[in-house]
Parts: sequence; C-alpha cells; structure tokens
Amino acid sequence: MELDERKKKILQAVIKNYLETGEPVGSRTISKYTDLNLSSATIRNEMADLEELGYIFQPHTSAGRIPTDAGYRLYVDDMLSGKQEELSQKNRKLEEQEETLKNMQEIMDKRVDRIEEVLKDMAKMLANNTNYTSMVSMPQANKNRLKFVQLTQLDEGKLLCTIVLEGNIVKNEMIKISQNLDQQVLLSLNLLFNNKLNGLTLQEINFDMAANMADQAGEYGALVTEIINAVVATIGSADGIEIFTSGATNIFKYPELSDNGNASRLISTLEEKEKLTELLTDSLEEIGENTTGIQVYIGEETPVNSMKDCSVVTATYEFEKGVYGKIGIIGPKRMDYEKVLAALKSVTGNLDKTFKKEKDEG
Amino acid sequence: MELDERKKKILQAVIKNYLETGEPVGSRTISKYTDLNLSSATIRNEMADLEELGYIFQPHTSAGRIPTDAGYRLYVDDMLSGKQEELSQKNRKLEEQEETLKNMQEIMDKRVDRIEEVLKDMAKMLANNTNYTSMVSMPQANKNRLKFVQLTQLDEGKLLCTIVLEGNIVKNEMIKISQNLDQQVLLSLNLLFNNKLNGLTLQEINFDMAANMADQAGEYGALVTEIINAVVATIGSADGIEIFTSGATNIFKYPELSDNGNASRLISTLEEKEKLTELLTDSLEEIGENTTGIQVYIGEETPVNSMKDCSVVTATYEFEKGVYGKIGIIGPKRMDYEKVLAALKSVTGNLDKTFKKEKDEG
DNA sequence: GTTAGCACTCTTTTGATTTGAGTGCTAACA
DNA sequence: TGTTAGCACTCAAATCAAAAGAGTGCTAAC
Repeated sequence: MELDERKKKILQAVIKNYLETGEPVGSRTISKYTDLNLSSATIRNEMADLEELGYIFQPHTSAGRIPTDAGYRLYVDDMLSGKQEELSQKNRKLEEQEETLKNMQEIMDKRVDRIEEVLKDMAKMLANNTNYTSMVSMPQANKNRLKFVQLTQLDEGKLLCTIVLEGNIVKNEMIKISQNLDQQVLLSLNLLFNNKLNGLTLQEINFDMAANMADQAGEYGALVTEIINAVVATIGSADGIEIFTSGATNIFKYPELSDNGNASRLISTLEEKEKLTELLTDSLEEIGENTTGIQVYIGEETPVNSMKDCSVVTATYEFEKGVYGKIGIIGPKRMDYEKVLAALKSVTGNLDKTFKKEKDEG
Repeated sequence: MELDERKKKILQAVIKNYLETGEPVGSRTISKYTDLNLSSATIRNEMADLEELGYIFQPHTSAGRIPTDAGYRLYVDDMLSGKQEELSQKNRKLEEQEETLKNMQEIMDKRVDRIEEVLKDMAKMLANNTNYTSMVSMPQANKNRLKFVQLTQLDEGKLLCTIVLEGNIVKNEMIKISQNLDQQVLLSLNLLFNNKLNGLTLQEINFDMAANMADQAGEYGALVTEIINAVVATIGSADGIEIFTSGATNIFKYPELSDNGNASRLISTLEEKEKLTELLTDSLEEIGENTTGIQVYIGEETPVNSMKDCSVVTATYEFEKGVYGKIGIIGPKRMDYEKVLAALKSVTGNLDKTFKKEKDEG
C-alpha cells in the first residue's frame, strides 16, 4: 500500500488535531475540519489504511485514532526537513509577543561569568515557556582546554588547587600531600604546571607527559605526579557532566506522564540525573554532520526507560571551539514540536552568540 | 475535662496504631490490642472525650479515629521529653542491623574536603533509609570566618578571586575591573586583603573597614572597594544558603501527600528550594537553649504552605565553632517519629564528630 | 463505672443499565 | 472505480441502585 498525498494529508490532520486536543480523533472531525471535502466514510477507509501502515491506532474499538511513534516520526521528520524557515518565522513573532527574547537577554547579561547560573536560568525559562520539563548540561569539561592552574598552600599538608578552563570555568580541588613546601618551591611548581599544561585538553595530558614533568621536578617528582592526577581527576572525573533540570512538575499537566506511578519514575530519573547523561552526551560527536545539532527522540526511541511515554528533543550549543553542551526538553509524545524546536533553536542560537561575544571581548 | 492517665494511654494506642496502618482506628482495635482490658464500648466513650478535647477526629461518621495535629504534638512532645534514652538504644540496634552506620562511615571517609558531596550523600542515605524526603543545608557561609583570599589576573580586565573559608569551603568569583594590574600590585593587594580580612566573618567586614583599606591602597582605592564588595557578595549573597534535597519521589508512597495535586506542589517547593530556607535557617539562633537542636513541625505548624499535610523534622549540626547547618526530613504527619528522630540524631552526631576530627587533624 | 446490644450512618464495592462516540461493512451511486 | 449514505455493532464511560461493612452513639442492664 502506498502513502499517497491524500493519506499524508489525513495523517497530518489527525496528528495536528491530536496535539491540540489530546483526544483520539475520529473520522467525522477530519471530514469537517479539513479542506479535503471528503465524507467521514471515505476518511474512515483511509484511516483504516493508515492504521494498517502503522501510523495510527485505536486505543480500543469505537474510539478515534491516535498517532503511533512511527506516525509522530513521519510528522517530525517532515517538519525538520522542509518548512523550517516559515516555522521559525512564525514562532519568532510569537516569542516577541511573550517577551521571551527580552527575558533571555536579561539572563544572559546578568552574569556571563557564572555559566552555570546562566544555564540554570535558561532551563527555568524554557520550562516556563513551553510547559514541559527542561534540562541543560554544562559544557563538557574534558574537551575543554586548560587555561590556568594555581597551587596554594592552605594548611599543613593541604594544597588548594585552582583550575581554570578556557571560557573561565573554575574548579577547585583539595590535595593532601605528605611533604610541606616552602613558598619558593610552590612558585616554581606553579610555573612548571602552567608552562606544560596550559592550552591542553584533558585527553592530551597523557602518561608520558606526566612522567616527563615528574622527572623535571627532581625531588618533587612524586608530588608532581600526585597533583597531575588530581587535576585530571577533577576535570574529567567520575562526577561526569553536570546537568540541571527545571520544571519537573510540568509533567503533572499531562496525565499520560503522571498517572500510574509514571510521575514517580520520571521525577526519580530527573532527580538522579545519571540517566540523563545518555540523552545529553550520546551524540556530541555527530555534530559535524548534523548541522542543526537537533535530535528528536520519540517514545520508544529514547534510551531512557522511564521516558518511553515521552518525547525528548535536544539541541547542542557551542561553548568554546569544539566544546559543546546540550539543552533538552522532555514532554509528552503529543508535545508541540513546532514550538519546542523553535524555542530550542532560539536558545542555542543565543547561547552561541553570547559565549562567542564574551570570548571576543575577554 | 481532664486528660487522665487512661485517656493518655488510649490516645497513644490510637496514634501508634494509626502510624503503623495508616487507617482510621476503631474502638474494637484498641480494646483488643492493648493491655487495658476494656470493652470497645468503654473505649468508645473515652474516644468521644478525646475527640472533644481535640486530639483525635473522625474523617466521617462511622469511621475510626485519626489523630489531629494537637494529638501528634502531644505524642511527639512526650517522646522528646522522656524516653529518649531507651528509644535511641532501641533504634541504634536497628541501624546496626541495617548497616546504616557503616554506610555513613564510608560516606564520611570518602571525601571530607568536599562537604557538599558528603552532605549530598548523607541526604541520599537518609532518604533511602527512612523512606521520606530529606534535605540538607550547607553551613551558613556568612557566619563563617575568612581564611584566605587570593586575586589572580586571568584576562585583560578580569580578576579571579578565590575565597577560602574556615573549614576549607572554597568559592570563586570573577571580577571585572577597569584598570589592568601588574604582578607587583597584585601581590601587595593580596597581602593587604589577607592581613586585614582573614579571621573575620562577613558580618565583621563593615563599611568603615572597607573605607580604611581603600585609603591605604592609595591609587587603587576604588579597585579595593570593588573587590571587597565582590567578596562580601560572594559569601553572603543573594544565592542564599545552598540546599540539597533527596528522595523527593518518596512522597508517592504516601497518598495523603501525593493525591489531588499535592505531589506537584510539594515537588515544586523542593525544586525551587527558596521556601525550604525558612525551615533550614529560621531558628539557627536558638541553638544555645535547645540543646538537642531538633525541631518538629507538625502539619499546620510548618511555615511552608505546600507542607501543611506534612510533618517536618530538622536537626542542627555544627560545622565550625558557631557555624551551623541543618538537616531535615519531610514526611507525612503519620511518619515514624521515633525512627526519624533517631536517624537525625545519629547523622548530626556523626557530622559533628567528622568535622571536628577533620579540623583537629588539619 | 462498665458493658452488651442494637439501630443508625456513611463509605465502599458491586453490578446492571444507559448513553454516546466512533467504527466497519454493505449497498447504492456518479 | 472511487465515493458516500446508512445501519448494525462495539466498547468505554457515566449513571444509578443495591448490598456490604465498618464503626459509631445511645440505651438499658449489670
């Protein structure tokens, strides 16, 4: 069976209507509210075909039709491929009305130095604006370049190691050491580290280099190794990427996400965050090819189990050359994809611009 | 009407039974499962009195009785006043069985330097252990003493200010400055700051002192003022106290907390955190008198609106001399107060010990 | 002061019935 | 051959009535 133009139109109509109402849509509705001028009986026949093709289904006999994951997929792909321009146009107007852009600018201006504040606010704004749940990942530190390292003696046997990455992300680590150092030694260690490590990414700091530096440090070799390990651990580390979420309670607006203990499972995933990593790192690599950096997971497509009834849309922003973070929306499968896509594009666009600008200035 | 011994016993029995079952408890149950040896009819008479006194009520005619807030209050006060010893004994045994203490020790040993990690883990453990929601506040930075300040020139026009508080809490702040500084000036500024500010709490850094320092700095006076402001802002600041929560989804285990949109409101409060501040700062002052540092809010007593159907128990831990943080449990009014009190005591005890030990070492 | 007994109340459960939306199929039509 | 009107059928959801069950309050007797 073919998916001819008419079927496609009917499918579109079914999906659109379902997105708006959340109710299964029947043949009569389609017959009335489209310009196809077909009787409900004809529509019924077509819908039966569409069901056979796997794009829609009935929750039970004598109910209207609901899109399947495949149906949504077709719909979204269509949207992503063709009509982006007009959509984003249409939505930009919407946003201006809602003063979203102004909000965003405010957030951005507030404190560019505190990226995590910016990102948190951004997530909050997105959640409020879309009525879905949002999440943001910090730029991946381990791809970022080291800009500056400083060691300070704090107490007996304790060094404070301050690490600054490109883009002025600051991290601190306390290192316990066995020997005490005088000011002079500390100074030369600082020099050594900054000379050797600055400009490198985590991945570029390898074993050979560490050994080499340890050699150079003579009697402080062991200490140097210790510190390098600490630095690597701090940047790279087990803690993984940081993720902020916002608007978790929006899921209560969609019964299909909150009934039957779904709410608990979902919120639990959001609280623990580990699982979100899969959504927000997964494909950072692929960016080169996928020019938009936008990814849509529909229902069963998501790698996260508790989100099998959700759709997830993620977008990538660039913090530094080659250093990416992601921002995402979690909502019901019947989410307003147009709005979400537009919102994400707008936000990532703004983030890109802001970080770039910030860099050019500093 | 008097609250004689017998009435008190019956009230106790009602509450205890309700805590266990969550169901309204009838006269027959009490008659059977206590050593009072009274018929259900007698119990009924007594219960009618207790209802008149405001300690219990019926959700509807022909239902058993449920404790009122006042009833719980009596019960909890009784517990807090008298029998603590035996209780904590009893519970300690319980905990040992569950290897809770071992867990706690592990968490503590892990990384004493990263208090926030310790506290987060602690919150998680508490939530898992009690099946309620837990929250922890970081020690209040603005009561803490400054230990060390360091300025570093990062970019043109940008200083990185690293602030270390007593107990090795590290904060970073980026300061934009209008003039550029050479290494020498930076060094003397660093000296100036450390000389003047170290050992002070936020509250002790006042306007006079700032002015005085600005004077001393000569041509860099404006800059000094700028930096002091930034330091004060960073420590004190708008961000308020940091709070971690854990086990939010435990509320789904108690219908009275999750039905009718209660879940949404509660989780929203937990997500936004601002409101929790009231629970976790409020009475830090009173510690001196209240030796246990434990506070119980029952139902309407809580200052947080979305928690009017909850009970909240908080306990205070001491991070540094005079620097406190709080740790709390949020659950249904019919929570297992014994268990919660014991768990909180055990945790704060351990925190106190750990931080003290850490300090003695370092 | 305590208790047995009983009528009464109110929620919860169960089952039966009705209603309504929407379908699939058939037969007629252009 | 594609379209449509018409009708029987299905199934979820709403409505209603009846029954069951838990527990009370009150009265009268011990």
